[in-house]
Amino acid sequence: MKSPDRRAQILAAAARLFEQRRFDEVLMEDIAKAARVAKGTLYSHFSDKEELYFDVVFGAICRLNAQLVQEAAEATDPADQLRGMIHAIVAFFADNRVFFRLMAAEDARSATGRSDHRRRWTRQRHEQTHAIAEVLEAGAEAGVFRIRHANMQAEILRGMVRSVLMSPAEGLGVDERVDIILKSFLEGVHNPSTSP
Amino acid sequence: MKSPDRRAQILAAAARLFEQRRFDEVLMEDIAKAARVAKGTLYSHFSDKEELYFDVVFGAICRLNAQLVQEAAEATDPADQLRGMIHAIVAFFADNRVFFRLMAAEDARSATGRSDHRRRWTRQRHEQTHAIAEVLEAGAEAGVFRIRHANMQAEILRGMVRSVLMSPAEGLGVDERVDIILKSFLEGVHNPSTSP
Amino acid sequence: MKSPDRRAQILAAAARLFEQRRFDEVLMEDIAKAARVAKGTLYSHFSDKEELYFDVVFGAICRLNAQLVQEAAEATDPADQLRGMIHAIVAFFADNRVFFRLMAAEDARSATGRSDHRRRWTRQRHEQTHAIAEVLEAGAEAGVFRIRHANMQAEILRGMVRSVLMSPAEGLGVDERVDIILKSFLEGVHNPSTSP
Amino acid sequence: MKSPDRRAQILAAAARLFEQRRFDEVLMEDIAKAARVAKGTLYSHFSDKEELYFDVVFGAICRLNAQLVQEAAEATDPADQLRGMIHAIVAFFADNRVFFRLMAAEDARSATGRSDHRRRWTRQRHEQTHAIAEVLEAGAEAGVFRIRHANMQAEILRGMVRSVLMSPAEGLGVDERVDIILKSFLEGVHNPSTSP
DNA sequence: GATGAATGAGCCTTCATTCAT
DNA sequence: GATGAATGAAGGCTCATTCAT
Repeated sequence: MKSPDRRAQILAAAARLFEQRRFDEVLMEDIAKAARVAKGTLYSHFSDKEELYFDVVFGAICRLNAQLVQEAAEATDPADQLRGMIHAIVAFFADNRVFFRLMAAEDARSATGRSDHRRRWTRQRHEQTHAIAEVLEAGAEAGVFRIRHANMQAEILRGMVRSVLMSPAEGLGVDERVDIILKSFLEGVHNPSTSP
Repeated sequence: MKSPDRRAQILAAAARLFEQRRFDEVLMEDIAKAARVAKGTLYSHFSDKEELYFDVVFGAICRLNAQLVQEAAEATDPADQLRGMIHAIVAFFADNRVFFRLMAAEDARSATGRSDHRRRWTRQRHEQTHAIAEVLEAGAEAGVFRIRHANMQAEILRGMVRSVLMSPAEGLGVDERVDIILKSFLEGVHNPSTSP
Repeated sequence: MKSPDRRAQILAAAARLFEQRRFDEVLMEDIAKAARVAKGTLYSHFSDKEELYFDVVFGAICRLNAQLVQEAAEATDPADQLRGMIHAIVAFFADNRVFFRLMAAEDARSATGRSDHRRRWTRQRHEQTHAIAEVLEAGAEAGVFRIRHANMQAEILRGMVRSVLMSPAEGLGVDERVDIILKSFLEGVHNPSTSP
Repeated sequence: MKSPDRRAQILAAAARLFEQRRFDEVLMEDIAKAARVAKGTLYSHFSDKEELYFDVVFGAICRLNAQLVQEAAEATDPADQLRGMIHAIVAFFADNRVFFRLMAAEDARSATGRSDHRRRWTRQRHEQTHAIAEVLEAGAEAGVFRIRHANMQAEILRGMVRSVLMSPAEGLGVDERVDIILKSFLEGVHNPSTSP
């Protein structure tokens, strides 16, 4: 019932629109038109505009978080874990460019939320930061990283990733971007045993 | 005409509200009430809601950019210049917390703009990145920094600053935050001549 | 789309109101209520209040012009053509009293127009005058009328018709009114070959 | 006090604007600007916009009516009286073109009025028609005119005058216009004793 | 008296949401 | 289930009017 394809089709169309325009600039009619369904159909899949919006955002962050956790699990060396996670984020947005601006904007608002949706989003966001922070702490215990404020440094890493993704494509591929981020970040947290 | 005080009063009230809620969630009536003026008064200072919104954002970024340029000029040593600029940003948002989320959100949308306002904002933003990039390049020529993608690395620094500012205040003061940012950033770009 | 019945229903209600009150005294809400539709429905048939207003007027003048042309075609004798046209106008307003004051008011403004609507109206009005003027000129060529300023005399006839229609009904029927107008007009333009 | 010059200045400016645009399209600010006074000043001469509007119209019709009565008194021959009155109207609008459209529009609405202003206007209008009708009746009793519906025929004459005035100036002067009107009207009401 | 910034009631218009088909 | 015309609450904006200077 209510074919999940239809639902995905709507979410995709909505994502495209919400990326370009402000929440209030995107009309339900625009979404319906873009998804090639009738306006009423939107309401048999989403209870209201807000929910549709947050379902777009949640769908994205959930998928991203899942990949992040998976990456972290697929390596044991902290630096490799980190590279895996950064790669997951960069690759995710390379494949899902539409979500990037959308999530960045929501990120800016996070913790402003009084609505349940906003709170739920904030939780997801913290989960992501937490996943990164854990890797950092593990690396610190292993003596590979110098970490003082794990959460803040996880946030810093997220910020760096966002910045690199936001930078106008200078013809850089995914791997190059990952390298830049990792190098920038690591040479700060890496224990430079070589320096006396 | 129409007392610039009144204008400032409105901008301040609007900033407070736009920080907390989405554009469409902030009513002109709310702003009027918060600024303790009549709704009509808003329209003798700003042509419409959009302009009021962007004037809030522009006011903030212009003041910040001015301080940034000033900081850069007040030092000669690249590292000191950098510290000065980071300090300017951190201090600015410490004093003007209301603008932080607002500008971060607009940042996320930057370059999405078809409206003149949005384009104007994007220009201001580039100006800021450029100011940082110049310092980085100067430092690179002086042999103090290793810079490969000046603009991107300037963006990375901006991203780091935002991340640190966004992190829930763990009781950290301005100077401590500046130190964290600078250290994180510098140990990546600093030329570790000590490593053989 | 959007049932033309609905549209007609709205136009009728609007005509009734615009006849009685000034443009700014008629609220969209009044029209909606009178047409027994929701306010929003008005906007799916007319782009705004102005257009609704002019569509009322245009609808009327177009129908009237059509009848006028038809009348002119249904007779060959100039005097009969004239009687037919006068009858068409008088009968039209007898059947559509609501449009009378409305069109008279718009008539007064005609040529003041800077708006497209106003210009379009003026064109329609000229068309009507022209149709009458042609009959007058044909009659002149046939030696039945003495015409010196065809357009102005056509306007005069229109003015007379309006005056008679405007005069408070003294219990006069359509035909009586037509006779009064025709007699008043004809004995002035008719070639009194009897007078030496 | 409140210099009557100032008042006249305002009325003149308002007349100019109300002639061109709809009541709701003319702003108090426009009038103030055109009259070169402050908005507030308007309110020390007129209690509100409506009153200002009707004072413009009343001023015009009163002056016109006065001239009409005077003309009627200055002749004894019915045809001369009629010529005098027509001349008065045509000359009045030649000198006060601004009032023409204004009064024509108000004419169209006359009797629609529920407001005191509108009723007062209607009374003035009837006075004018009555003045003409009296001349017609006197002429009828003198055997010069054939009058059956004095009031309606007075209205017809007014309508003819309006039509001629409304016709685009074909380079016709006041006297020529008066002649056209009089000839058109008279040859209809004049008793053609010459026709056997 | 004159001024024009400030006021706020009021109206046009939009658009999320509903529901008969 | 899908549709899209209809709905009407909500909100941006205007502008007549006021009143402190």
